[in-house]
Formats: sequence, C-alpha cells, structure tokens
Amino acid sequence: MSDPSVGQPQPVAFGASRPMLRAGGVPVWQQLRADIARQIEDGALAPGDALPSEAALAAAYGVSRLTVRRALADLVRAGTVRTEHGVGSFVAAQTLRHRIDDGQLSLLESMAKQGHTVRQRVLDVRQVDDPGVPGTLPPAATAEAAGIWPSGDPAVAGFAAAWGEPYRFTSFPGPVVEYRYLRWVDELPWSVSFAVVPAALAPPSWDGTNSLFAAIFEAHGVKAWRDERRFSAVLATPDDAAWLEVPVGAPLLLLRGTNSDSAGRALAHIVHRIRGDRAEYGVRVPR
Amino acid sequence: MSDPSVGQPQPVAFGASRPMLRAGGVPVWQQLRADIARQIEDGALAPGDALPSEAALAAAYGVSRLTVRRALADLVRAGTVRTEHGVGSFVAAQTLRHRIDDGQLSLLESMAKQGHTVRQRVLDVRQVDDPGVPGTLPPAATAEAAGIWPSGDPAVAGFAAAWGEPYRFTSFPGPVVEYRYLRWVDELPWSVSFAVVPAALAPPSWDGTNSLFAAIFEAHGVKAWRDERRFSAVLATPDDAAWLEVPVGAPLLLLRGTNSDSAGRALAHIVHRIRGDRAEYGVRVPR
DNA sequence: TAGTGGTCTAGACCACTCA
DNA sequence: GAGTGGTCTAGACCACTAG
Repeated sequence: MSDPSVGQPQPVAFGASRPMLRAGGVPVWQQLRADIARQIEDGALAPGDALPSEAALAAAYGVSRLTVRRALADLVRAGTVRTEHGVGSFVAAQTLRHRIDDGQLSLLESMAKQGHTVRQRVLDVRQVDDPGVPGTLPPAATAEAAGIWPSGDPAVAGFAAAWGEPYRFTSFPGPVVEYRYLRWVDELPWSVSFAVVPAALAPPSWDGTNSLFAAIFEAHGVKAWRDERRFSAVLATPDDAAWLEVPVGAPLLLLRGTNSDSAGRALAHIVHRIRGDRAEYGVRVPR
Repeated sequence: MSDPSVGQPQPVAFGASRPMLRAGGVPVWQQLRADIARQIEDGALAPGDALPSEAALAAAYGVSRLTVRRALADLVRAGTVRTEHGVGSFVAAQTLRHRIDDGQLSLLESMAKQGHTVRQRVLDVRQVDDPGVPGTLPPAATAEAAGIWPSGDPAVAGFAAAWGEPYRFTSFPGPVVEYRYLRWVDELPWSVSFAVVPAALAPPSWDGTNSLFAAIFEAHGVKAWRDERRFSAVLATPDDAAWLEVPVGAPLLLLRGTNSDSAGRALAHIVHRIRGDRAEYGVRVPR
C-alpha cells in the first residue's frame, strides 16, 4: 500500500477494476489472468511497462501470492508477460511472427530476402553406426511424441527421439551422422533443430555458417530438394526452454520433413522445434 | 502407506527409484515429472493405468501435494497424463497423430480416404456489416495473437480476433458472414475453426454436413481453391480447452489460410485451431 | 541491504465420483 | 461416506538484481 511510483510509470489501479468472485464457477486465477490481460489489451499497459510486484498484486486483489503466480505463469507461457528473476514482471514486447515462405529456399536465403539476419550454431555432431530402422527403435524414440523429455544430460537426446518414429535411408545403408543446431533470427533464438544424413554424404565439418544442404552440395555436388513438410504443435521442454529462451510449456511449432535428391532418394530427415511466438510458416498449396 | 491394491493394478514403487535432490539446480517438481515420465516411457505404466493418488505420490516422494500437482499439471498439458476429477490420474492413451495431406482436398475428403469419420457442428453464424479493414481494426483483433482471451462470454470472440490482423475482401466489398464451427475426427474433438466469407457468397444455411466450400459451390457455382497455408503454434485458452476437451495450455496448431477463385480473388479466410496431440499436417512442397 | 521472483510446505475447503 | 482431484491460503526460505 506504500507509494510504488519510484521511477517506473504508475500502473493502473490493479484490483480496483472488479473484485474476484469466489463463488462463481470460474477459478480466481483465471479471472485474475483475464483482468491483467485486459489491461494489456486495452493499452493501459504498454510493452515494456512493469507490472506491480507479485506481492503488490496479491494485496491489491486480495488473493494469495500463489494465486497471482498461477495467473502470471499462464501469461508468461503465452508470451504476454515476461519475468526477470530479482527484477520484476513486464509486459512482453509483441514479437513479430515472421512469415517464411517455405518453398525450396533455405531459411538463410528466405530471411535474407526480407532483410533479416540468420545465425546458426552447431550444438553437437554424432555418428551413429546402427541407426534406427523400422521395428528396432528403442521406446525412447517415441518418448518425445509423448511429451517426455530426458531427465539426465540433455545432450544425449538424439535425432531418434526428436523424429519420433523409425527411420532409415534405404538408398544409403550404413552409418548416419546426427546434427543438432540452434538458429537465431535477428539475434533472437528461433529454433532448435535436428538433422540426420547418411555418413556418406555428411559434410566433414559443417559449422553452420551456411545451410546444411549448401554444405552437402559443395562437398558432393548433390542437390537436396524438400518434398514434404509436416507441421504439428508441442510444448517446450526444459531443454527447449533453455536453448530458445522461452518458459517451459511455451508453444513450439514442430516441423518435420525429408529432403530428397532429384531421383526421389531420401538424403536427410530434419526436425525443427520453432518458437511459436516468432514463426509463421507459409506454404503455397499447388492446384 | 496403506494397501492401495484394490482392483487397480499395483503401480510400481513410486519414490523408491531415487530421492529428490533438494540442493541441486533442478527444481524438485521437474525431477518428479521426469521420474513419473520415465516410468511411463519404460513401459512400467501402460496407457490406461492408474497413477497413485496425489496424496500417495506426495507421501512416497516426501514432497508436498502441491509439488506433485505441479509435476502432474505439466504432464497433463503435454498429454501424457489424464486426470478425472474425483476419480484419479491415468496414463493417457497415446493419441495417433493423423497425417493430413493438405492439398486441395477438404478434411472430410482427405480423412474419408483414410477411413476416418469427420463430423462438423456449426457453433454460430454472424453477419458483420462493417468488417475489419486495414487500419480500422479494434485492438481486440490482435488480442488473440498476444495470448489474450476474452474474460466474458466466449461466444463474442469473432473471426477478427481469431484471424489476428486486418482483413477484407477487395473483390467483394460489403457485409461478411462469420462462421465458427467444431470438427471431430473419429468422434474425438479435432479443431475449433473460424471462417469468414462475403455475405454475397455465404451459403444461406450451412449446417456442417458438407464442407463449407462444397456448400458455396453448390449455392453459387464458385470453386474456391486453397492458395496458401500458414502454420504456427499457440496454447489452448479456456475457450479452446472447453471445446476441444484438452487442458488449458495444451499445444494447438494454428492454421490460417485464404481460399480464392480461379482468378485469384479471395473468397474466404479460414482459421483452424487444431489439437496438437492429434494433428500433423503434411504439405507437399513444389519444386 | 532491500526488493524481486522462484520454490516448497502444511493445511484447509470444495466439487466430484463411486460404492 | 470415503477417496479423489481442484482451488486457495499464509508463511517460509532461497536466488537474483540493483542501488
């Protein structure tokens, strides 16, 4: 109840708008979330503005701090509010959803045309001598699809877990190489990605400065075409959250696909886990 | 600590696997989630099996019930665990992700070819005489993109909020008709969808027994083609949750697109909010 | 050092389901 | 009525940030 206007713009009178209904069917934390969201929506709070502290909100609304935290956690997962440990909560900047025309251009090429910068960093490269084939894949491979993430070292989660189903390269039997890499667009995390290619085609030392398929083309003269893209939605695991700088439970666009050569032979499988608040993938539908 | 084996299969010895680490950097609820998930992953718990009650889990792991609930809430959002109020928690059945080859076929046609049944129900139809045009859209239209959902009557959220950006039909000025409808696949909720079409083209009484564009074709002889599909990921709002029978915060695949006639004139805008645990949309990429 | 968010506890009451 | 999950509280301690 003390004067909170010290440097930060005075927020609207939180809690004054309407008292929480304890008897109605709607939980208090949902009403609270809606009330905070409405003030952001109405423009009473602009992006970057500080919210009152959790303790202040709890006092203003006459609820416990845990109830406030539950409402805020929902807004944080949705990307509406951003929290900084030890600092405060703020209205999140509206992140622009970049429209990617996901044709045959790589992300680097597509974004460069729009004037955006793309940076890639290879997290790990691993050769697997006995890759997954139908029927022999361990149960861990389907774990990701079930929303299960590894509890131990995150680095051990390989392509198979990300892909979520048996795979193999019929035209290129033998060992494969798995890549895991991060992508930034305009210096903000964009996606954590997995790729697997036959070892016979794997570029010896891909460092992410160009696209993986550009590297394959340079090394072997083989051109890889995208032939299908499959889209779904998943939640960010703690692993995703750490890499992508989003809270656990944030929405991710799951993009899976296979690249093939001109003869239709599969050359690579790719999985992208893309920040749902940043990406909108556009695909032209042929008539 | 009493004997819980009464009719339900005796679950594995929860809590015996490893004690919670209180000093490590990983929060206890994340360790707990991982521990429960591992037992599901390992096959110790099969789909449909009952988990111990929250109180029993709290006692077995030596944590408070709230910590258990936090771990379970994460698994519920991810679709790994299903809870029934007053009954218990269960390992969720692995929902199959249907692959839709999202070409020019409607969902009804595409799924019928795979032997699945599709049912549609129109929730509401509304004529809007002054539809959103660039620059005149109220701030509420962008609310959905920011993860804000209406606190009042859910039925008032119209197409503009779902679409998230200004729109208009340059070739068909004048009033538009908004539809909101639900779709089931194999009698399980699939998506909640929004469509807006010029009033001049709107089928007088579409009831969902056929596809909206089939109805338009029958009424006016105008064939609508899909020309682009845009994919993103969002979280289920309480509104989505109620319709789609998923928990709040579950991942949804956001599919937006425009259908045009053979001359390229926009005839309709569509938004689908699709259960991420059920759908995987496939699109062929032209070379 | 003060204030903030992050975590966890013990306990309470309610709504719901089922024997 | 017993047992379950759903909600909420009051309080505690910690980690982090900043003046």
